[in-house]
Amino acid sequence: MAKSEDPPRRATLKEVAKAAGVSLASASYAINGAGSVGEATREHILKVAAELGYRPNQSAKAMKTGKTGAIGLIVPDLTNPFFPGLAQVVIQAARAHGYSVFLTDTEGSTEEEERAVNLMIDHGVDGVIWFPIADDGPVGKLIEGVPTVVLDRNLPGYDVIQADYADGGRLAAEHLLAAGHVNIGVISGPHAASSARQRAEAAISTVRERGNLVWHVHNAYSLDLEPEVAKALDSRTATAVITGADLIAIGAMRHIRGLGQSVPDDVSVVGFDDIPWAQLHTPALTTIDMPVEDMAAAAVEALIRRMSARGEPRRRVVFNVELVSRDSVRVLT
Amino acid sequence: MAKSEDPPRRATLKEVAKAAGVSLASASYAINGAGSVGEATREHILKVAAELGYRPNQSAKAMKTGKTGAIGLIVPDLTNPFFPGLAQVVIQAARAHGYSVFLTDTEGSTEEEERAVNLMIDHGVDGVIWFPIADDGPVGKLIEGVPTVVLDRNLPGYDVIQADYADGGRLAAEHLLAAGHVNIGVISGPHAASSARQRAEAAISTVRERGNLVWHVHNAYSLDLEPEVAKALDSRTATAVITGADLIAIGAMRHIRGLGQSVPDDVSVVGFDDIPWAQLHTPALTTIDMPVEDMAAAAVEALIRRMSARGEPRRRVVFNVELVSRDSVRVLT
DNA sequence: CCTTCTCCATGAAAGGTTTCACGTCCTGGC
DNA sequence: GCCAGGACGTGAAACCTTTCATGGAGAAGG
Repeated sequence: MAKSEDPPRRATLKEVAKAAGVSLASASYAINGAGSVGEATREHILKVAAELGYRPNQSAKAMKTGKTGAIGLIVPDLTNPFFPGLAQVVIQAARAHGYSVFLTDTEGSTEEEERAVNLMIDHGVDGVIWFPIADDGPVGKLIEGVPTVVLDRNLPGYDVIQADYADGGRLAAEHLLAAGHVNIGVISGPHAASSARQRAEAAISTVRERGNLVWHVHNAYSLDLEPEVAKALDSRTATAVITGADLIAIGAMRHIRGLGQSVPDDVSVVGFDDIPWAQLHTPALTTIDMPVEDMAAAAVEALIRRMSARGEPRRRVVFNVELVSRDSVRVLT
Repeated sequence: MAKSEDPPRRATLKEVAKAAGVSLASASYAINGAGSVGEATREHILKVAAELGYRPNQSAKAMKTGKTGAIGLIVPDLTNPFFPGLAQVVIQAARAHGYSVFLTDTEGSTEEEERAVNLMIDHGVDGVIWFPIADDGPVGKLIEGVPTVVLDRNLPGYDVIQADYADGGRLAAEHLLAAGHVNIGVISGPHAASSARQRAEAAISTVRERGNLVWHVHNAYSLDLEPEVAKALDSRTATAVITGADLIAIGAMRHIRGLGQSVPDDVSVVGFDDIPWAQLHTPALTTIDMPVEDMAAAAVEALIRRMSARGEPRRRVVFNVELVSRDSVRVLT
């Protein structure tokens, strides 16, 4: 620290009141703009407070009011490029409403998720925005009592913000079919996530209608492919692959290239999410764009609403997705 | 919310004490493992507390002790892929020590930075880890009074965690020179950041010794290139480019490709930071690796130390960097 | 001139915890 | 059998704020 004088004590409201020659109550009212204080007095108090560099002690305030002015944001994995953009918007939107955000990263484990939630509740957040790892996290019950909005999963009882995953899956499949692909493989996200299942199911049923589903495997939301996924790719039976996430798509493209094949010449790939990497990748990835920023902002809005009106019926907001066509899909002639 | 019964009130310590038939003081001691409580009583109290689902009210605790158990992490821009990894490690390390972290993203503006810091101080963080945008942020004085460790910049008076930027710049330049490049351009990061200057200066002086510095321009830490940078690249006078960050390098490679040139055949590029994208990019980017995770962990360690021993002399830790050679540099024969 | 408001201002309680200072009881030493 | 001292427990203050209930003074109306 710059100075070693240990306690650069902050002025307390009592001190402000004394310095201003008014009562504690008046000082409080003046500073919070509540209660009834004469115009002149208020200004005087404010001036004195400013001089003393008064900063309200949030802990004390929180204790009285029960509101901490903090919200929690729980995401699975910050290094998944899907999340930073989300977090950024949440943080900004929250700040615009005067809230700070506790961010926590659960690193893909349900126990971490539970610990994270507990820590947050203990620290006294006013509300939580939660992007769950799986549908059945033990956390469902834990969050009881704290206003919560859930992203991505349609957890019963919570306010929910989602994208139209089924439509995304369908779009991806149709795009491939329209390009003349017949033998299509699907690498979907983890079984445990309903959003991943929805993407996959819609894609699969669309493929089945007019094409041929050659395989369907699962992979974590990661660049690294699991053995069964690698094996599926190794079989070279599909001319096109639908993936449950851009990260998986990129991992798959790497693997395909490792096989000596080319994307999109030999195999076409479509992703999901439209993370920033998607367009930077070579070839640029055709993918399903979700309006993450809008969703994040909506989550904050929903949380703010919920925090002030706890009784309201839950809401579920579903955002539209759209296919963005780039270079990873080959049109068969 | 799952239930609409408004207040699922949490048990208070007083209630625990009463239910256990002991005094408030004993209950407090038992739960905090301090003071003197008989083994039997302690266990009994703990049991009762568990039954009642007692969770200490952190606001009250914070008010008494002055410690909130929260730390703040201030980074410039979460969407810059350099930061999520850093944040993740900080969050984890902090949690391992029982701290929650307020994360805030200053979006590159110094005013935001100031607001963010104020909000954090008001919320009562016990300490702050700060990755400043510029050397002259107005924040230098603001943080006074809150234990703070600064990342990346050597701000006087603070505990500092850095990487050996000068060495990185030198390494990059030497790598290029060793590969036979002579006409070398430098795109460094923003003027305002001393770390960017150090990288550039070392690179430039090394280039000057044994090669030819054809131009030197600046760019924000972003994929988007500023006009003067584009102009420099357009001049096609350099066979190799040293950049102040991987993000800039990727932006530059895009631009170079747009010129109809190839990386590395026509122009070699070296980055700085070794962000996750670097190895995914085609061509994979040769860059300077900083041990971000270690630095993040060190920052938390340093902060913890500082929070418990405010008087200690400041420390500055400098991490070594190393060049990781990939495919974006051509060896001239 | 007196009553009745309204407007300002204040004292004091409350909120949940930690911790100091003190008291009681039992143990062990002589 | 007494006393010193340790172990265990307790009451109460303090932390800083919000907010309720109350009081006084001045203005307006009769």
